[in-house]
Amino acid sequence: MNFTNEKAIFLQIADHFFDSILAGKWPEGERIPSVREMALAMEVNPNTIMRTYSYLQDNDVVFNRRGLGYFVSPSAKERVKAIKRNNLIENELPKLFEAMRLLEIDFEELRELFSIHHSKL
Amino acid sequence: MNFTNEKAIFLQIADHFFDSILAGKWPEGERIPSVREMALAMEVNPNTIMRTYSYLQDNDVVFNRRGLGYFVSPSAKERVKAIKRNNLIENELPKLFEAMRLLEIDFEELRELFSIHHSKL
Amino acid sequence: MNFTNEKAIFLQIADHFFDSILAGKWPEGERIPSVREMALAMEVNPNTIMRTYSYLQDNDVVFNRRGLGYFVSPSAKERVKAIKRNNLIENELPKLFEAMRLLEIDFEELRELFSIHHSKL
Amino acid sequence: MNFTNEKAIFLQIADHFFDSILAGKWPEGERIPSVREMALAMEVNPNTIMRTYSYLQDNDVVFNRRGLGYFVSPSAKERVKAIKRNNLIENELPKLFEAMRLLEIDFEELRELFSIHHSKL
DNA sequence: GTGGTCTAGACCACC
DNA sequence: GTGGTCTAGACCACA
Repeated sequence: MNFTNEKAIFLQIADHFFDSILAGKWPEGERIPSVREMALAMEVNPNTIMRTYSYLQDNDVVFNRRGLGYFVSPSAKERVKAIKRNNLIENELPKLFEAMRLLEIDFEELRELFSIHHSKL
Repeated sequence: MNFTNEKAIFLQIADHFFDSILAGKWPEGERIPSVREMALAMEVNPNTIMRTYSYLQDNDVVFNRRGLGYFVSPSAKERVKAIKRNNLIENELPKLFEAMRLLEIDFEELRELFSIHHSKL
Repeated sequence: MNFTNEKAIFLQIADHFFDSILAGKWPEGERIPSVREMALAMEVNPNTIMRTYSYLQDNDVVFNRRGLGYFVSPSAKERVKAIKRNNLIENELPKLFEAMRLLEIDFEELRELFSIHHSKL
Repeated sequence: MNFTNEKAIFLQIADHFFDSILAGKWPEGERIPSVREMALAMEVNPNTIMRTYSYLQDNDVVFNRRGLGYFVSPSAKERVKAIKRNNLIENELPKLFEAMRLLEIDFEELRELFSIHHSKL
């Protein structure tokens, strides 16, 4: 996997999980790869994965059973959706709208850009 | 001024300048505060302001006259607008649209949030 | 059975035995379930039960007869009581009293909490 | 400093801070030692201190200012008191009272042990 | 096998 | 100087 330098690797891996969960991979209750397996797969130090998993656990997206591994939380998908959705609405959209106002971009222009984006998919 | 820990302080101050310039404060050619004044006002280390000013200069938003200080560039406003607009369209909007797709937020909902945002102003 | 992650599972199961013995279930001399039965009942790896039983044996609460199984020791109840009582007085109470001092909880308040606890039973 | 093996070192150091804050050292707003200083003082790896400080920050007992260090939160003392007090009343005391019941220790005996503890100070 | 903690030492951005 | 992240490698308790 390729990582940016703009964001901590352990967070990029966490985002990777968030996205996978949102996309419907990882059914609830499923065991995620062990710390060591993941470290090998991502070509990253086990400590870094450990940090990702702790972070996911703090956010109630996975839980841990002693000696067995980490498992996707029930309702993980809803949790992720809620976290991201909330962040979008509370933080990112207000910034966007404010920027649009200052840059004199109106909503019609946004609609066009939106169409262009989707036609590329 | 209050700073977040998520972004470098010198960049937060630069954004502050960008916004002020966009908002029409700072007529072209006007002298901006000296590094020391600004550092005092922002309760920040002068090195940090120095970094902000260098950054603004790199982006042709201010220019420097030895011994006199920093001055707002002619067409600074247009420069800022172009920089921000480009960044918005190339980087931020595609991310936003992708996030909307995953979170199942459609364009109608975005329009509503947009209205709510503007009714609060 | 539900386990917490804060304490080793084999110790949680051991505590379960301690409590049952104190509460008067498990007459002295009675055979306790086989390792396999217990593992099934607790939904736990047999190794884990094995560890519990060894631990109980080390504390003279059960004894083992080859080929027959594990049996509750004579005077198991008194043993458990002594172990727990000693642990309480030597380790837990001093910690509690020290915590009370720092948190400015006096003995009167403790008495009230004690009453509340018992009124709930 | 001497550490137990029963509990993670980074948590023992965190407890050390909790206790110091409760005891009234560390006025609010005061800067705590830098990660490196603390690591030297405690004869421990800087990473370990880093973990302690992150933990304290997660619990709103300290906050961080970029490049300057960690500072005791306003109301840190009340936060610590509330955390510990709540934990005592909700978790530890019920366990204690239940143990007392099973071990047939009555409240008078507790009072005696309490007196003995305090006469030792 | 699993996770969890720790050390040693490096590199980075930022103040 | 400050914190923050990462690697490499070790050791431990637990299932």
